[in-house]
Amino acid sequence: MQFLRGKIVDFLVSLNFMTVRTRFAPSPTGFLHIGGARTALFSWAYARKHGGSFILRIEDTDLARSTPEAMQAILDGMNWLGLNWDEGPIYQTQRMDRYRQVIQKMLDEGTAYHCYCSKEELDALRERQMAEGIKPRYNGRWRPEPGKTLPAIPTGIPPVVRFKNPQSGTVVWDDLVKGRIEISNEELDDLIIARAEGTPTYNFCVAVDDWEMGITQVIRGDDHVNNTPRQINMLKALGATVPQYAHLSMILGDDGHKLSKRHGAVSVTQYDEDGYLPEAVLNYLARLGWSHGDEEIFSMAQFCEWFDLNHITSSAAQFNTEKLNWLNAHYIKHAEIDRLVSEATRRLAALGIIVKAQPVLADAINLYRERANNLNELAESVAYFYHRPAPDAAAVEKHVTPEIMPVIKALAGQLAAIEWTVEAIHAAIEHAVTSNGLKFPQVAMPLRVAVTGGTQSPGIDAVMSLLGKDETLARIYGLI
RNA sequence: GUCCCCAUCGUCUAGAGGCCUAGGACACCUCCCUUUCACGGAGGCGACCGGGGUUCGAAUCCCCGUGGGGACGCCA
Repeated sequence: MQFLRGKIVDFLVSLNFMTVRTRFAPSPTGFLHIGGARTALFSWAYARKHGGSFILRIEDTDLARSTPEAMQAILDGMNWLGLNWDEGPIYQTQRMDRYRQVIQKMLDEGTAYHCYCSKEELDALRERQMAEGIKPRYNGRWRPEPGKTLPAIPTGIPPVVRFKNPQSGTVVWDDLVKGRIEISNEELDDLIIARAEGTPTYNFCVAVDDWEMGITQVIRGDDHVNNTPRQINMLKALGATVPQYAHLSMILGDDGHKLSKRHGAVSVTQYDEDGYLPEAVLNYLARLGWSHGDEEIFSMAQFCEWFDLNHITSSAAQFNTEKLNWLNAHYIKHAEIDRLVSEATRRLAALGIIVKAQPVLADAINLYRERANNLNELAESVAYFYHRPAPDAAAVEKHVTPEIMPVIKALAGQLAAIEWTVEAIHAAIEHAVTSNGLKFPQVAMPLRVAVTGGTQSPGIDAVMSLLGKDETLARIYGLI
């Protein structure tokens, strides 16, 4: 069934009966986290795939909680990921006049009404209903009905405006991800669309905006499933076209729990700081809840071409840092060298290490790019080329033994005399190994400790060659 | 409590009634490569939540359980 629905949508779109317009509508009350980023990504990809428009709308009607910093953080996140929008950002706070007009119109037409219940009354009502085990809902006290006498309007109390939700029947929509969803109007109540001080509320603004911005597919988190019937009812009351809805399941943290401030809900820009390439994060996110057969690694261009709503999973997905790391390592291996150089330079500077002209950073990176999981690791691993390391004590103890000292001393003397190439260095080490009846690591390891400070590195001959003869010998003599 | 949603290896997933002895990827294990660590290569371990139906045939469709999640604001 769902397959069929998807096909019908694709068909209509292909015939240009529908020009796709999607939106991403964050509220600027915090940074752009991984869940929001995926919602934005899918919405963006859908528009790109169908040659439509992707709109960025800022839902900032909660004046108290919206901040310019959060706004900037969201923009930074979108930009880092490269999710470009065609229209916006459109701020809801700048559309207040329009919302007021619509509210007045609804009041005039009788699809909305004033309610004079106080917050205290409402709280008490809710508590009572919860205690009785029924769903907390507005009791319709001020809802006008034919033949009904309303209470006397109290003086000095500014009223809220409520939407007059249908009391019977059901709201049905064919969710592009979850299939048909049907909710009885009896489950709904008359929601507040304008606060006592006059500002409009979320569900109302969303309905008006989705309508007036001509949104064709609302792609959003499935925590909005419960808002959908309310929005559809308002849309119908306004005589608006109801868009299609696609509700994405949530992303769980690495531990299987809901993402929260304590559980992995960090800004996407934190991934930049942590050394991830945006294309790795994007590729990972794309694969979280969506698939194209067995494809795992693909570009955003490829993703936009393949993306469809009927291959989205309807179940929640657990975030897996290991797999993200694997993708990141992949993209580091295949990145342009210039890009890695600038990333490493920036990250080394943050460590207080200034990159010198020699050794050439690009060469150092090429030695390490296949073994780095992230850009910070990559930067740290080449740091010793520019900053003489303090050899690891345990490594010295283990590998720089009294027995091997004479061999290393003799080798150092020979190294001083050779032409400084990988091959010549290798030959010198090999000679020290064979002429003393040793195994290669017995000679290579002390050198590695002296030169890199640790026990793990690429081929020691290549490392020494790149480091340069003088510095290499200085480090060896520093240890023996 | 009420309503809604969800359920395939540890994790992300393929799966559109017969291509399923359930495929791929991450992780893990073994071996190979090797100059340490990685990379790479070859193998391996490992799943259809339970119970009923429908059907010649069910991971797939239906029902009931169970488990998980979400929503119930003058927040968004």
